[in-house]
Amino acid sequence: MPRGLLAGDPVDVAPLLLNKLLVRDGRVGRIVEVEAYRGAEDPASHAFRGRTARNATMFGPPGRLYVYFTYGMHFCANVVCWPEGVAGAVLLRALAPVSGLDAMREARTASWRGAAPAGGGRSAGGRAAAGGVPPDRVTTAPPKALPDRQLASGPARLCQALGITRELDGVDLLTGHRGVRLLDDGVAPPERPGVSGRVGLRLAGELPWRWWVPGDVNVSRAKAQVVGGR
DNA sequence: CTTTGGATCGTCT
DNA sequence: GACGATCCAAAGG
Repeated sequence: MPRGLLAGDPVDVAPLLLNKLLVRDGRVGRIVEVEAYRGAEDPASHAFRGRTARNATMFGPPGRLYVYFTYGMHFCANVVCWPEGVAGAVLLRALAPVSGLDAMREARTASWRGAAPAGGGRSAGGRAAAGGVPPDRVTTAPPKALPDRQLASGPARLCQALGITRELDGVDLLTGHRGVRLLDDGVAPPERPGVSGRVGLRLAGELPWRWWVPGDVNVSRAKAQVVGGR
């Protein structure tokens, strides 16, 4: 993974990251879905309105990991692009698990055991105990183990599976510090990746800046997959 | 199968 | 004070 490659426009870099490996300690996943965010030129980018404490990493050198926290409970991971001083990034949206599947599953299901029944709060859905549910209900494992295809098939899921939190914001993905690394094992990106608009955006969602590996079962939101052209 | 609503809190207005 | 680059389960067809 030459750093110079990552210094380019996120729209150019993003599809090139398909089929690269993301490594976190013993856990390895192959990148199968990405989105580009073009900083100051992109209304949907966290950096559109300039530098803040939260998005500072996006303004740093390329090849670093930008991690943000959202929806009060989820983390998402990006590869920083463009030269230092210019904000831009590629959001990693899905991985195909390669190794360390047990650790990924454990990380993804730990909240079932960890979730203590909240005192007064009631909840209709989710894993918190609803009123009247016995305590042992939340201390047991989920009814079924998560299928492999759901371990890292989403931007927040992959962070949970690999244990990526805001503590890892800013680490260099090319040197492997803190156990996080981007690796090229020789598998080329798809010649003809799937392309669509980005997911979950209020602004600029129609721009075709989402790419995935065609046919991969780990890609999120399969229904949104529409390959342009022929 | 699709749709809907709740969870939950850091960040910026 | 409002709102997410989301996920999950329950409800509805």
